[in-house]
Amino acid sequence: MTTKEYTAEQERLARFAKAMGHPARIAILEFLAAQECCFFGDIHEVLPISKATVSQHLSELRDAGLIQGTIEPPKVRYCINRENWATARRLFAGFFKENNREKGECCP
Amino acid sequence: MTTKEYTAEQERLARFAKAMGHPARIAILEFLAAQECCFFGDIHEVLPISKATVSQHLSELRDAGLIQGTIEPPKVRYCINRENWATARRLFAGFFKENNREKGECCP
DNA sequence: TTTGTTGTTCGCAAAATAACGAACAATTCT
DNA sequence: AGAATTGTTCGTTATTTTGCGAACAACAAA
Repeated sequence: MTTKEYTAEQERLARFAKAMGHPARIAILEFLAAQECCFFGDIHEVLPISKATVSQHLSELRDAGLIQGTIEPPKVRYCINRENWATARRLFAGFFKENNREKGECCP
Repeated sequence: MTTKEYTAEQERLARFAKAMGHPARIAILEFLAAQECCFFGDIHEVLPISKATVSQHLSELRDAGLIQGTIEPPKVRYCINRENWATARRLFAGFFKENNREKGECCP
């Protein structure tokens, strides 16, 4: 009861989900996914929060691996991290897969 | 820049994602999705955390609408909330849909 | 060199999360 | 009535999250 840990997949899925657990970060990801990529300023323009806060949200998304940023003086270009994005999609799809549920409503 | 809010869909998706943002809650959801439903004790048995903490995680999943619990003295039966579960699946699927991205790697 | 532009980082504060043991509530069993 | 079983709730502690303004850093332009 003390050392039962979680599987690596559960940890990874939770990590991605956590990163997506704020409307601002959802908005950022949608924006980036649609634009392929863009600059910090473009993202900030679209959000109702200060640039400091935007920067923090971007950091969290980067730490979670969902996006990546490259300095392009004097700007910073952000893009979706396609590789991890695909991993996330796969994990979520698997999670919501039509389940091994049988007939009845509830177990006896 | 001050009153730009998030869309209802973004808020809902973020709400679901946030609820899924912890490995224990992922484990609970996977367990319930596989079993159709079961008692509190069955869930607690599978997790490496105290019953008080399990109860809290279950509350959060219930508040997010992903599960539902019914008292069945002296036990409590928990099930996936199929309706909201389907909504979540739809929202996540839409989110990860193959994107409106065109040719090039990055915008100019 | 001075000025601008563009983002990040640094405090800081308030709120939310995560976790636990102990106490409590509800119901069944003896 | 008294004991046992099953979860929830309470009180507490530690950590994380969210948010902002102000200060800072890096480079381009004047």
